[in-house]
Amino acid sequence: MPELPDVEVFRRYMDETSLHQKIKSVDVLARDILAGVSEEDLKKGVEGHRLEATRRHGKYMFASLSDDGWLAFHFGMTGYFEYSKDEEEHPEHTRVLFRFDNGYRLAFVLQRKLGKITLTGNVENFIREHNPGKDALDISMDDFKKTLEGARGSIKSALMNQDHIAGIGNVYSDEILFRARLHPRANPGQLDARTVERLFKAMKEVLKTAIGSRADPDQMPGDYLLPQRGKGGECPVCGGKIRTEKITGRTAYFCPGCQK
DNA sequence: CTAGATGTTAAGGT
DNA sequence: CACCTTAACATCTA
Repeated sequence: MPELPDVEVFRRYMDETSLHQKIKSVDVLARDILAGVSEEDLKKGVEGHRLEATRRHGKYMFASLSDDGWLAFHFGMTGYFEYSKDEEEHPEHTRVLFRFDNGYRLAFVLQRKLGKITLTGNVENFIREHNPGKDALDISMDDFKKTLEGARGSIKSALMNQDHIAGIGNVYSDEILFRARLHPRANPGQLDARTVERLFKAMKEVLKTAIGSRADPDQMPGDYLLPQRGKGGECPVCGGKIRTEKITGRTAYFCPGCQK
C-alpha cells in the first residue's frame, strides 16, 4: 500500500539490501512501466554501476547511481521491492529485475501496472516537475495552514492533493483525520487555528508511527483505525460502527461518533 | 459477471 | 486562470 510510510519502508529496505554492489544486468519484463526512458537507455545508465544512496519525496523514491544519474521509482497502488538470491523464482508480476554481481537481485514488483521507473539527472528538477508539494514529514505548520486556507473541497481531498502536500493517500488521510477527530468532509478553509494545529500534529504523528510499525497494520497501536479497514470494523475508541462513504471517488473510512 | 482496490493524470466542470 | 472532480489506466479478488 504505497503511501509515504510504505515508500519510506521500501527506501530503508533498499538501503539495507542493495547499496554499493555492482549491477550485473537489468531485466525489463514490462517495458510499459518505464516512463520517459527507453529500455536501452535504462540498461546503459544502470548496468555496470552501483546504487549509492537513496532519497524519498512524498510517494516517490530515488536511488543515485555511481558516476551519474538517479533512478526514480513510483509504486502505484500495488508496488514493492523484493531482494533475494538470483536463482530463486522471482515474484509474480515482477516488472524489472536488478541483478547484482553478489548473486542476489532486487525485483520491482507491481501487480497492477500503475507504477513507474524513470531515469533522471537531477532529483530537485524531477520533484519540481512531478510532485512540487512539500513532503508531509517536512512541511511546516505555516505552509500547512496556508495550504488548507486555499483549498476548496473536503479536508480529506486537501490532505491527499500531492501538489500541496506530498505523500498522503487514501488510507493515511483516513487515519490522520481519525486521530484528529475530524470529519473527512470538513471544510479545510473553515477550520479554526486550534483544529488546524491538532490536524498538523496528527499528520506527523501518524506518519512517524506508521513508519515505526514498518507500515504494517498489525504492528500499529491498538487505537489506530487502519487495521479496521474493510472488516465491517468497530471504532477502537468508542466501539461504534465504522462508516464508509465515497468522497471524491475514494472510499473514506471514519467513525461518525468520534469525528465531527 | 461486476465492482472495487492503497495511485496519477488528462479532460471536463465550476 | 485556478481549482475541483471524474474517468481511465491494468490486473486481480470478493
